[in-house]
Amino acid sequence: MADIVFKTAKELQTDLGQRLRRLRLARNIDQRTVAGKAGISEKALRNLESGNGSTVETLLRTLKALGYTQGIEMLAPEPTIDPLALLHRAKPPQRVRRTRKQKVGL
Amino acid sequence: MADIVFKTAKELQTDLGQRLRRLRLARNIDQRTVAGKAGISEKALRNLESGNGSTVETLLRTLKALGYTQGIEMLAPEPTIDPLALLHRAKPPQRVRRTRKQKVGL
DNA sequence: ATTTAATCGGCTTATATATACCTATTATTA
DNA sequence: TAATAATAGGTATATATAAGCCGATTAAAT
Repeated sequence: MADIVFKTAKELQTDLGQRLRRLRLARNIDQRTVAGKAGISEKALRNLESGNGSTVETLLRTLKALGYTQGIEMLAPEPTIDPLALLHRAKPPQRVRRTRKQKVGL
Repeated sequence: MADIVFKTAKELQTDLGQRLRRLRLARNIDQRTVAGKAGISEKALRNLESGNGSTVETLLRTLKALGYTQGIEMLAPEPTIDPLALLHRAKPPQRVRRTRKQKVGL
C-alpha cells in the first residue's frame, strides 16, 4: 500500500471502512447489533464499512458503539493542559495571522 | 470534560471540529487555503469546524489538506502485518460467529 | 453437503450536507 | 483607535446520505 499522502480521499474512506469492519469482527459483533447500539440503520453501517459514503455523525456513533475510544481520542482528544505553559501563555490565536497589504501611492 | 464514553456523538463532533480548527491555526493557514487544498467549499469547512454536520469525505479531505497523517493513520492504518503470525494463521473471519439454534421437536 | 444467519446491494423516499452567494461580525494588524 | 482580512452564519438549490424494505449471495456451523 502506498503512502497515505498519495491516497485519495475515496481510497482513505475505503481503508477506513475496512478497518472498522475488522474492529467489529475482532469483537465478534454483527452489523445488526452495532447499528442498534449506534442508533443508525444497518444500511448506513454497510455504507460506512464499504466506504460508500457516510457522515461524520455515523462514523462517531459507530466508533462509540464499538467502544473504540482510542480512535475517538485521536480524533477529538481532550485539550492537552500543560499547567506550566498555562501560566505563561496568553489565549491562543483564534484567527490566522496575516501581513497587511500596504496602501501604495496616493 | 467528561469521559469520552459519556459524550454524545454531537458533542464528539463539536470536539472534533474544535480540534481541527486548532490544528489549522497551529499551521497558520486560513480556511480559504485549507478548503482550496482540500477541494471543498469554505462553508463545508466551517460546518466541519463548528461541528454542524459533515461527511466522512469532507473530514478526510481536510485531514489530508492539513497534512495530519497521524490522524489518518489512526483512522485507516496500514494493516499490521506480523510475519510470524502470518505463517500460522488462516484467513481472518469475514463474518461474525454464531451458535446455531437447534430444531426442537418433530 | 446442507442449512441458515450474516452480509450485500438495489430501490424509493426522507433528510442532511455541499455549494455558491451574501451580509454581519470581530480578531488582529498597523 | 482605525482599517481590514478572517471568520461566522443565513438562504436557496443541487447533490449525497439515511432509512426501510427487499431479494440474492455466501461464510460458517452442523
